[in-house]
Amino acid sequence: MSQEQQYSIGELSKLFNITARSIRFYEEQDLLVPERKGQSRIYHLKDKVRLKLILRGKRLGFSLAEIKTLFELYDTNLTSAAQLETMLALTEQKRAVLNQQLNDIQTLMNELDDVEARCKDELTELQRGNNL
Amino acid sequence: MSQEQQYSIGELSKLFNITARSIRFYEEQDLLVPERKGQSRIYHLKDKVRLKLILRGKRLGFSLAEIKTLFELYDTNLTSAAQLETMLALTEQKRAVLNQQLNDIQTLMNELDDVEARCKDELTELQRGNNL
DNA sequence: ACTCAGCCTTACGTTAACGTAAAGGTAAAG
DNA sequence: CTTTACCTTTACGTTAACGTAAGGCTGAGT
Repeated sequence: MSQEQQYSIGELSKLFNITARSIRFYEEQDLLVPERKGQSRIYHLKDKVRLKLILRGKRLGFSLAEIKTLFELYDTNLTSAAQLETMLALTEQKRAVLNQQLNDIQTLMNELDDVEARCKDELTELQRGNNL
Repeated sequence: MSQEQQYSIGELSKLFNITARSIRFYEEQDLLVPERKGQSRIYHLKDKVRLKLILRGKRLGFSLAEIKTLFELYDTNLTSAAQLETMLALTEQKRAVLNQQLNDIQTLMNELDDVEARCKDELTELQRGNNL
Protein backbone atom coordinates (compact mmCIF):
# COMPACT_ATOMS: atom_id res chain seq x y z
CA MET A 1 0.00 0.00 0.00
CA SER A 2 2.97 2.33 0.33
CA GLN A 3 2.66 4.20 -2.94
CA GLU A 4 6.10 5.71 -3.23
CA GLN A 5 6.18 9.38 -4.01
CA GLN A 6 6.98 10.22 -7.62
CA TYR A 7 7.83 13.47 -9.31
CA SER A 8 7.93 14.77 -12.84
CA ILE A 9 10.81 17.00 -13.79
CA GLY A 10 8.50 20.00 -13.66
CA GLU A 11 7.33 19.24 -10.16
CA LEU A 12 10.86 18.75 -8.97
CA SER A 13 12.05 21.97 -10.52
CA LYS A 14 9.29 23.90 -8.77
CA LEU A 15 10.04 22.16 -5.51
CA PHE A 16 13.66 23.27 -5.53
CA ASN A 17 13.12 26.44 -7.46
CA ILE A 18 15.52 25.55 -10.26
CA THR A 19 15.00 24.99 -13.98
CA ALA A 20 14.34 21.66 -15.63
CA ARG A 21 17.42 22.36 -17.69
CA SER A 22 19.54 22.23 -14.58
CA ILE A 23 18.07 18.92 -13.53
CA ARG A 24 18.71 17.43 -16.97
CA PHE A 25 22.20 18.84 -16.85
CA TYR A 26 22.90 17.13 -13.54
CA GLU A 27 21.77 13.93 -15.21
CA GLU A 28 24.16 14.52 -18.12
CA GLN A 29 26.90 14.77 -15.53
CA ASP A 30 25.81 11.45 -14.02
CA LEU A 31 24.65 12.98 -10.79
CA LEU A 32 21.12 11.71 -11.28
CA VAL A 33 19.77 8.61 -12.99
CA PRO A 34 15.99 8.87 -13.01
CA GLU A 35 13.70 6.10 -14.12
CA ARG A 36 11.96 6.42 -17.45
CA LYS A 37 8.33 5.92 -18.26
CA GLY A 38 8.09 6.11 -22.01
CA GLN A 39 10.08 9.19 -22.90
CA SER A 40 9.51 10.99 -19.64
CA ARG A 41 11.69 11.00 -16.57
CA ILE A 42 10.30 9.89 -13.27
CA TYR A 43 11.98 10.85 -10.04
CA HIS A 44 11.63 8.95 -6.80
CA LEU A 45 12.47 9.88 -3.26
CA LYS A 46 16.09 8.87 -3.61
CA ASP A 47 16.46 11.18 -6.60
CA LYS A 48 14.92 14.00 -4.65
CA VAL A 49 17.37 13.41 -1.83
CA ARG A 50 20.27 13.37 -4.26
CA LEU A 51 19.13 16.61 -5.78
CA LYS A 52 18.95 18.17 -2.37
CA LEU A 53 22.51 17.06 -1.71
CA ILE A 54 23.64 18.48 -5.04
CA LEU A 55 22.18 21.87 -4.22
CA ARG A 56 23.68 21.88 -0.78
CA GLY A 57 27.04 21.05 -2.25
CA LYS A 58 26.69 23.90 -4.67
CA ARG A 59 25.83 26.33 -1.92
CA LEU A 60 29.08 25.31 -0.26
CA GLY A 61 31.00 26.04 -3.44
CA PHE A 62 31.64 22.47 -4.58
CA SER A 63 31.79 21.86 -8.30
CA LEU A 64 29.50 19.29 -9.83
CA ALA A 65 32.56 17.14 -10.48
CA GLU A 66 33.49 17.19 -6.82
CA ILE A 67 29.96 16.36 -5.80
CA LYS A 68 30.02 13.47 -8.21
CA THR A 69 33.16 11.96 -6.73
CA LEU A 70 31.69 12.38 -3.26
CA PHE A 71 28.64 10.46 -4.39
CA GLU A 72 30.78 7.77 -5.93
CA LEU A 73 32.77 7.41 -2.75
CA TYR A 74 29.64 7.24 -0.70
CA ASP A 75 28.10 4.64 -2.99
CA THR A 76 31.20 2.51 -3.30
CA ASN A 77 31.65 -0.58 -1.18
CA LEU A 78 34.86 0.34 0.48
CA THR A 79 36.56 -3.00 0.86
CA SER A 80 40.29 -2.48 0.64
CA ALA A 81 42.30 -0.66 3.22
CA ALA A 82 43.64 1.56 0.48
CA GLN A 83 40.16 2.69 -0.48
CA LEU A 84 39.27 3.34 3.12
CA GLU A 85 42.32 5.47 3.65
CA THR A 86 41.69 7.40 0.47
CA MET A 87 38.24 8.07 1.79
CA LEU A 88 39.55 9.18 5.15
CA ALA A 89 42.05 11.49 3.50
CA LEU A 90 39.28 13.03 1.42
CA THR A 91 36.99 13.61 4.35
CA GLU A 92 39.85 15.26 6.21
CA GLN A 93 40.45 17.50 3.24
CA LYS A 94 36.81 18.52 3.02
CA ARG A 95 36.74 19.06 6.74
CA ALA A 96 39.62 21.50 6.44
CA VAL A 97 37.79 23.46 3.75
CA LEU A 98 34.65 23.56 5.84
CA ASN A 99 36.56 24.75 8.88
CA GLN A 100 38.08 27.54 6.82
CA GLN A 101 34.61 28.50 5.68
CA LEU A 102 33.35 28.50 9.24
CA ASN A 103 36.12 30.88 10.12
CA ASP A 104 35.38 33.11 7.17
CA ILE A 105 31.70 33.19 7.98
CA GLN A 106 32.35 34.04 11.59
CA THR A 107 34.60 36.91 10.61
CA LEU A 108 32.19 38.23 8.04
CA MET A 109 29.28 37.98 10.45
CA ASN A 110 31.14 40.11 12.93
CA GLU A 111 31.84 42.68 10.28
CA LEU A 112 28.19 42.68 9.29
CA ASP A 113 27.33 43.31 12.92
CA ASP A 114 29.63 46.32 12.92
CA VAL A 115 28.26 47.73 9.72
CA GLU A 116 24.74 47.20 10.91
CA ALA A 117 25.35 48.87 14.23
CA ARG A 118 26.89 51.89 12.59
CA CYS A 119 24.02 52.12 10.14
CA LYS A 120 21.46 52.06 12.90
CA ASP A 121 23.37 54.67 14.86
CA GLU A 122 23.43 56.99 11.91
CA LEU A 123 19.78 56.39 11.24
CA THR A 124 18.79 57.41 14.75
CA GLU A 125 21.06 60.41 14.41
CA LEU A 126 19.21 61.43 11.28
CA GLN A 127 15.87 60.96 12.98
CA ARG A 128 16.92 63.05 15.95
CA GLY A 129 17.91 65.78 13.55
CA ASN A 130 14.50 65.68 11.97
CA ASN A 131 12.69 65.94 15.27
CA LEU A 132 14.38 69.10 16.53
CA MET B 1 60.70 56.34 9.99
CA SER B 2 57.69 54.10 9.45
CA GLN B 3 58.56 52.84 6.01
CA GLU B 4 55.25 51.42 4.90
CA GLN B 5 55.39 47.89 3.58
CA GLN B 6 55.31 47.61 -0.20
CA TYR B 7 54.81 44.65 -2.48
CA SER B 8 55.39 43.88 -6.12
CA ILE B 9 52.77 41.87 -7.92
CA GLY B 10 55.03 38.85 -7.79
CA GLU B 11 55.51 39.08 -4.06
CA LEU B 12 51.81 39.46 -3.50
CA SER B 13 50.98 36.51 -5.69
CA LYS B 14 53.36 34.29 -3.77
CA LEU B 15 52.00 35.55 -0.49
CA PHE B 16 48.48 34.53 -1.34
CA ASN B 17 49.38 31.65 -3.59
CA ILE B 18 47.56 33.00 -6.63
CA THR B 19 48.77 34.08 -10.07
CA ALA B 20 49.70 37.59 -11.05
CA ARG B 21 47.08 37.27 -13.75
CA SER B 22 44.41 36.97 -11.10
CA ILE B 23 45.61 40.08 -9.33
CA ARG B 24 45.62 42.04 -12.57
CA PHE B 25 42.18 40.70 -13.32
CA TYR B 26 40.85 41.93 -10.00
CA GLU B 27 42.24 45.31 -10.92
CA GLU B 28 40.46 45.20 -14.28
CA GLN B 29 37.27 44.61 -12.33
CA ASP B 30 38.02 47.66 -10.16
CA LEU B 31 38.57 45.66 -7.02
CA LEU B 32 42.12 46.92 -6.65
CA VAL B 33 43.74 50.22 -7.61
CA PRO B 34 47.45 49.90 -6.95
CA GLU B 35 49.90 52.75 -7.17
CA ARG B 36 52.24 52.90 -10.15
CA LYS B 37 55.96 53.43 -10.12
CA GLY B 38 56.93 53.80 -13.73
CA GLN B 39 55.19 50.97 -15.45
CA SER B 40 55.09 48.68 -12.47
CA ARG B 41 52.37 48.24 -9.91
CA ILE B 42 53.09 48.82 -6.27
CA TYR B 43 50.85 47.42 -3.58
CA HIS B 44 50.56 48.81 -0.09
CA LEU B 45 49.06 47.40 3.05
CA LYS B 46 45.56 48.51 2.17
CA ASP B 47 45.80 46.68 -1.15
CA LYS B 48 46.97 43.57 0.63
CA VAL B 49 44.04 43.78 2.99
CA ARG B 50 41.65 44.23 0.09
CA LEU B 51 43.07 41.23 -1.66
CA LYS B 52 42.64 39.18 1.46
CA LEU B 53 39.01 40.24 1.60
CA ILE B 54 38.53 39.35 -2.06
CA LEU B 55 39.85 35.85 -1.48
CA ARG B 56 37.75 35.37 1.57
CA GLY B 57 34.70 36.45 -0.36
CA LYS B 58 35.52 33.98 -3.07
CA ARG B 59 35.88 31.16 -0.59
CA LEU B 60 32.37 31.98 0.55
CA GLY B 61 31.10 31.75 -3.01
CA PHE B 62 30.66 35.45 -3.71
CA SER B 63 31.18 36.61 -7.26
CA LEU B 64 33.69 39.36 -7.94
CA ALA B 65 30.78 41.61 -8.84
CA GLU B 66 29.18 41.05 -5.46
CA ILE B 67 32.45 41.65 -3.70
CA LYS B 68 32.81 44.88 -5.59
CA THR B 69 29.43 46.19 -4.53
CA LEU B 70 30.22 45.24 -0.95
CA PHE B 71 33.40 47.26 -1.18
CA GLU B 72 31.56 50.18 -2.67
CA LEU B 73 28.99 50.08 0.09
CA TYR B 74 31.68 49.90 2.69
CA ASP B 75 33.57 52.80 1.15
CA THR B 76 30.55 54.98 0.60
CA ASN B 77 29.66 57.70 3.03
CA LEU B 78 26.20 56.58 3.88
CA THR B 79 24.41 59.85 4.44
CA SER B 80 20.81 59.46 3.40
CA ALA B 81 18.35 57.29 5.26
CA ALA B 82 17.60 55.54 1.99
CA GLN B 83 21.22 54.52 1.57
CA LEU B 84 21.42 53.34 5.12
CA GLU B 85 18.36 51.20 4.73
CA THR B 86 19.61 49.74 1.49
CA MET B 87 22.76 48.83 3.32
CA LEU B 88 20.84 47.25 6.17
CA ALA B 89 18.74 45.26 3.75
CA LEU B 90 21.87 44.00 2.03
CA THR B 91 23.58 42.97 5.21
CA GLU B 92 20.45 41.11 6.25
CA GLN B 93 20.45 39.34 2.93
CA LYS B 94 24.06 38.31 3.25
CA ARG B 95 23.46 37.24 6.79
CA ALA B 96 20.72 34.90 5.59
CA VAL B 97 23.05 33.33 3.05
CA LEU B 98 25.75 32.90 5.67
CA ASN B 99 23.31 31.29 8.08
CA GLN B 100 22.25 28.87 5.38
CA GLN B 101 25.89 28.04 4.80
CA LEU B 102 26.45 27.50 8.49
CA ASN B 103 23.60 25.05 8.48
CA ASP B 104 24.91 23.27 5.43
CA ILE B 105 28.36 23.00 6.90
CA GLN B 106 27.06 21.64 10.17
CA THR B 107 25.07 18.99 8.37
CA LEU B 108 27.95 18.02 6.13
CA MET B 109 30.35 17.88 9.05
CA ASN B 110 28.07 15.42 10.80
CA GLU B 111 27.92 13.27 7.73
CA LEU B 112 31.68 13.37 7.45
CA ASP B 113 31.85 12.19 11.04
CA ASP B 114 29.62 9.26 10.16
CA VAL B 115 31.60 8.30 7.11
CA GLU B 116 34.84 8.60 8.99
CA ALA B 117 33.60 6.46 11.85
CA ARG B 118 32.45 3.74 9.52
CA CYS B 119 35.73 3.81 7.65
CA LYS B 120 37.70 3.41 10.83
CA ASP B 121 35.47 0.58 11.96
CA GLU B 122 36.02 -1.27 8.75
CA LEU B 123 39.72 -0.65 8.90
CA THR B 124 40.02 -2.20 12.32
CA GLU B 125 37.88 -5.08 11.10
CA LEU B 126 40.30 -5.65 8.26
CA GLN B 127 43.26 -5.51 10.60
CA ARG B 128 41.69 -8.01 12.95
CA GLY B 129 41.18 -10.35 10.01
CA ASN B 130 44.84 -10.07 9.14
CA ASN B 131 45.99 -10.85 12.63
CA LEU B 132 44.09 -14.12 13.06
C1' DA C 1 -10.29 15.67 -34.44
C1' DC C 2 -7.83 19.27 -32.44
C1' DT C 3 -5.57 21.81 -29.03
C1' DC C 4 -2.72 22.48 -25.23
C1' DA C 5 0.38 21.63 -21.50
C1' DG C 6 4.25 19.41 -20.42
C1' DC C 7 7.63 16.42 -21.67
C1' DC C 8 11.60 15.26 -24.94
C1' DT C 9 16.33 15.82 -27.69
C1' DT C 10 19.76 18.43 -30.18
C1' DA C 11 22.56 22.09 -30.42
C1' DC C 12 24.39 26.54 -30.35
C1' DG C 13 25.02 30.76 -27.10
C1' DT C 14 26.58 32.95 -22.74
C1' DT C 15 29.06 34.47 -18.49
C1' DA C 16 32.61 34.42 -15.00
C1' DA C 17 37.19 33.96 -13.89
C1' DC C 18 40.84 33.34 -15.17
C1' DG C 19 44.92 30.63 -18.46
C1' DT C 20 48.17 31.21 -21.85
C1' DA C 21 51.00 32.86 -25.30
C1' DA C 22 53.29 36.76 -27.74
C1' DA C 23 55.96 40.73 -27.79
C1' DG C 24 58.20 44.07 -25.43
C1' DG C 25 60.15 47.52 -21.46
C1' DT C 26 63.67 47.86 -17.36
C1' DA C 27 66.99 47.40 -13.73
C1' DA C 28 70.61 44.99 -11.60
C1' DA C 29 74.36 41.59 -12.09
C1' DG C 30 78.12 39.60 -14.41
C1' DC D 1 76.92 45.30 -23.05
C1' DT D 2 74.23 41.48 -22.69
C1' DT D 3 71.86 38.23 -19.96
C1' DT D 4 68.47 37.40 -16.40
C1' DA D 5 64.55 38.19 -13.77
C1' DC D 6 60.54 40.63 -13.36
C1' DC D 7 57.47 43.57 -14.93
C1' DT D 8 54.14 45.33 -18.72
C1' DT D 9 50.01 45.19 -22.32
C1' DT D 10 47.09 42.98 -25.73
C1' DA D 11 44.44 39.44 -27.05
C1' DC D 12 42.69 35.05 -27.95
C1' DG D 13 41.51 30.41 -25.51
C1' DT D 14 39.21 27.66 -21.89
C1' DT D 15 36.01 25.55 -18.42
C1' DA D 16 31.83 25.16 -15.74
C1' DA D 17 27.11 25.55 -15.47
C1' DC D 18 23.79 26.39 -17.32
C1' DG D 19 20.30 29.59 -20.91
C1' DT D 20 17.76 29.53 -24.90
C1' DA D 21 15.66 28.42 -28.99
C1' DA D 22 13.95 25.01 -32.42
C1' DG D 23 11.43 21.17 -33.58
C1' DG D 24 8.86 17.19 -32.18
C1' DC D 25 6.13 13.45 -29.23
C1' DT D 26 2.16 12.44 -26.18
C1' DG D 27 -1.79 12.17 -23.15
C1' DA D 28 -5.79 14.60 -21.29
C1' DG D 29 -9.59 17.58 -22.18
C1' DT D 30 -13.15 19.70 -25.32
